[in-house]
Amino acid sequence: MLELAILGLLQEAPMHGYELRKELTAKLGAIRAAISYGSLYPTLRRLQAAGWITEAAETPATAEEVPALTSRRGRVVYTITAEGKERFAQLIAQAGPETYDDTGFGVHFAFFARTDQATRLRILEGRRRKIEERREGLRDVLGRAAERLDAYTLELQRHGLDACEREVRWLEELIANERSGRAPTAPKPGTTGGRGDNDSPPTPGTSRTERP
Amino acid sequence: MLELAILGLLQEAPMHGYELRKELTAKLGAIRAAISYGSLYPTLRRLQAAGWITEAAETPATAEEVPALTSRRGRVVYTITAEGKERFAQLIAQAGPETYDDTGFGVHFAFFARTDQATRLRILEGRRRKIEERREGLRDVLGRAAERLDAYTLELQRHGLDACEREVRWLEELIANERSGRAPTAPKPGTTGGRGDNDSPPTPGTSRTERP
DNA sequence: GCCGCGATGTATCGGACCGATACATCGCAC
DNA sequence: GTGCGATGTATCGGTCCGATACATCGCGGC
Repeated sequence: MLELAILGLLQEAPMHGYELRKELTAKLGAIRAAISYGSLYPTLRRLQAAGWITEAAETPATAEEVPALTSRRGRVVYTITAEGKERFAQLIAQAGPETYDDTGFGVHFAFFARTDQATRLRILEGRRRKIEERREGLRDVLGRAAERLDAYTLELQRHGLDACEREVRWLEELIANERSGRAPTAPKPGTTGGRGDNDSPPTPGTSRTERP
Repeated sequence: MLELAILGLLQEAPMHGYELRKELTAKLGAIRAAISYGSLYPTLRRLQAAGWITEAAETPATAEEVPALTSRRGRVVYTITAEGKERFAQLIAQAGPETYDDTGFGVHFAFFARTDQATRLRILEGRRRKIEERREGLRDVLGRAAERLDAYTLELQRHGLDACEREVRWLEELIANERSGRAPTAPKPGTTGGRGDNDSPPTPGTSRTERP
């Protein structure tokens, strides 16, 4: 997963490790905590050994330009190679079981802007299926094994079940949007048609989550 | 985390590995997928080496004969020891940073029935603080770095933000319940009467399953 | 009778990832 | 001039996962 994320980020710009971690945190902040350097640096080395990225020490020697406010010393800048871009495309397109778990799906989703529509649809539907299965499992436990469990455990399951139902609804909206060829997130009023006031339109354009 | 979960489950009954995994999955299904045997068995061995649990092979008493050519590998039943119970209590009470991440909090919460009220409150508040921080981070990204990110990434952040806000509200309810000395799953009971102080966990009798 | 087959059951191995830690430079406040 | 927090690179031990292997048991089908 880290490999995919690094390859994806380096396609936007070459970066050094520290920066990569910050961008990673910003992009994936919704699904996981900060990436550990204990994962980042070994992965970078692995990617470099495989030829997906190249390492270049920053040398501003010839430039007499004014150094920016931020000093640059001893940083190692990583750049993605052509093979790396190929690898990224391959990782994005091929969906294994890990594509649909929480982290895997999150990383894939974060790079949907670089993913073709058919793959996006496939991943969204696979994720929905997986969440539906988890939801059924929780319903089973809450229904069949409720008396074996204490009140706190049950409350935990209920909260998890609620989150599942919510995510399925979210995925449904995204899938509908994909099928209709629209971008995610509600197109703001004025861009599409003259709907001055959108409360709950029949078209799944407004992807705001509303609570029942 | 696995250590805590195993110790907690074995306090309810002695179990063998396969059973342990099933119970673990039932109890923690809301927060994580099934436990891998690649984690379970090494952890069991570690716990046994430390003396927290004991292992007893299920061998038929009539097997004083020469072991058959196909040496039957019986089930291995694990039982928690007195030291193990002590260890569990210690792990439950002491809260490190990992107590408040998704998995750690889930495991602690799942054993709230074996946790005293002060600790429950401390953990709930710690978790709330952590989620609030994550929420602020997401709001920052959505506010300040929105133009740097594509629509899909933004949608992911919004979904994450929504989940954070929802969890904070959930935690608020649980905290309020704890302070009032009630069991979880806030009902609107007429039973506000005599609250006998109980050092043991609140009687989890009211386990209605209705969605608010 | 017996054969496959899914559930039960124990176990290992390589790899991904994390948390703690170490170390070094820079800008800035005091 | 010194402390301190941000920047920056890097390693190590440990936890946990996914794949894999192998053995037994009950049961339905032929």
